[in-house]
Amino acid sequence: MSSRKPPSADPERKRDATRGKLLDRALKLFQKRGVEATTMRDIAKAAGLSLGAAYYYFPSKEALVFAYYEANQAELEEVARRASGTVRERLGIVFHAKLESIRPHRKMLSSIIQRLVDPSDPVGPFSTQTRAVREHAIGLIEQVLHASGLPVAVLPLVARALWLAQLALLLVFVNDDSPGEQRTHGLVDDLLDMLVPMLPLLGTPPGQALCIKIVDALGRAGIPVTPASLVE
Amino acid sequence: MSSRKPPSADPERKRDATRGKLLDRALKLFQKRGVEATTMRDIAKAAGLSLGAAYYYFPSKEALVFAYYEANQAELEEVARRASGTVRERLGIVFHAKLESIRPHRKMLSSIIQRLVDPSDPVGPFSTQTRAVREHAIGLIEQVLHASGLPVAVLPLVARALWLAQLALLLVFVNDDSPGEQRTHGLVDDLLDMLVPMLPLLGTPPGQALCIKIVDALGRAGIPVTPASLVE
DNA sequence: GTCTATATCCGGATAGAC
DNA sequence: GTCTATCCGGATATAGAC
Repeated sequence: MSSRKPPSADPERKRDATRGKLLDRALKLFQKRGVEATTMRDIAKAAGLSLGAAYYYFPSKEALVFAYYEANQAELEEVARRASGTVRERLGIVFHAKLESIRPHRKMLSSIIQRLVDPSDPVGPFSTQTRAVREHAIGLIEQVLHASGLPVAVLPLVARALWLAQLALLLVFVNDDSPGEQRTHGLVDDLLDMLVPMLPLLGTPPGQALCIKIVDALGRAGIPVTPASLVE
Repeated sequence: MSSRKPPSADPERKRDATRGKLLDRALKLFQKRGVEATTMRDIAKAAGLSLGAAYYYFPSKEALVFAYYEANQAELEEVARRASGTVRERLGIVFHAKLESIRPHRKMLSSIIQRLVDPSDPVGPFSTQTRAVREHAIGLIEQVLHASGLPVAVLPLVARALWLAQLALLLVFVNDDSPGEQRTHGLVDDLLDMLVPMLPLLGTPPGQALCIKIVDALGRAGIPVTPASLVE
């Protein structure tokens, strides 16, 4: 046990530092010029690395974008976990926080959203590589809804519906040129004010029956609405 | 008036023929190998042209995709115009026909449908470049709904909502591997059987009030729900 | 294991000659 | 209108420094 294992700490930190620097510079460039216009050569140069070294850490430009998404989702969950209040309030916090977390990177968001929905993946209508991140996002919403008193059977469907709504809101957000993106934030509140009061309707017998019909139809179409909140 | 204007007919036909051949070969290749994997060099060679000549007719690969959209939409409108029956039946005809019209090109569409959610992607359904085609498609649905007896004020909103539903159905369709894509066709009927009976609710005072609230909220968010059926 | 440097391939897009 | 030549950038591969 002379010098074999102990020195492992330092190189590992350096590795992470280099990786982090690369990601940081890439995001700055993405932000300034857009993803498309930023070249891997630019990124490598900005981080003081060679092109080959950059590819050593990130196998593609998209990998850099994807790394950002994971970091962003982690950051969001931190915020959301601390949310408290009514269901309406907590949903508001989650939705607004999502928008705010991506605000500095609106320009590159389109490339990120694009990778969320990749049906060309052999495994299913949605890609496996982004499945974890997506399920996390859905799980976050489902978790908040647990306090709504809705029957457990309808929660997965409602959570997925709200996630889709959030996706739509992101689309609006990246195209929002109003100051502070207030238009989209306003839309979030308008939407929640409309939807949340209607949620109890889904708890009634006819509401539940409707949900079951929808889940059945989706199931027959090959889109399972899993009770999957295996997150956290 | 010796030989200036008259001979214009022949060159023009040749131009169209070359253009058509290029588009035809491009679609065949898109279908066989996907859009991404098909190169402009492949397309040019398949049409017996040089790369530069291909770019003379179509300024980009995307332009070829646009041309397909337009041809497809035109074909669909022809079918839809002849539809008759109840609102439910006519919507069914339009939706099923849409699916059938893209059936031969499912592979091609699945290769680009991942760009669906990207508002900045010129090929996507939300871009300004595809606006004309999009408004036509929405107008088609709105036209059918006119026979529903719904107040005119809510029609544009409902038509747009149904168009979004149709978009989702396309997503399911291109990934449908059931024989004859029966799963998706079944989903179309399930969906319409659920939604159409609910439409009269939107004609009631509270239903109209809800619609107006939604349209207002969207308007404030910069998404005008125009009464736009300025098509036909 | 980390990184540089460089050469190469590929494909979208363009310029300019004919 | 058509071609050839070329640019540009993403991606890969490799040889070798440390």
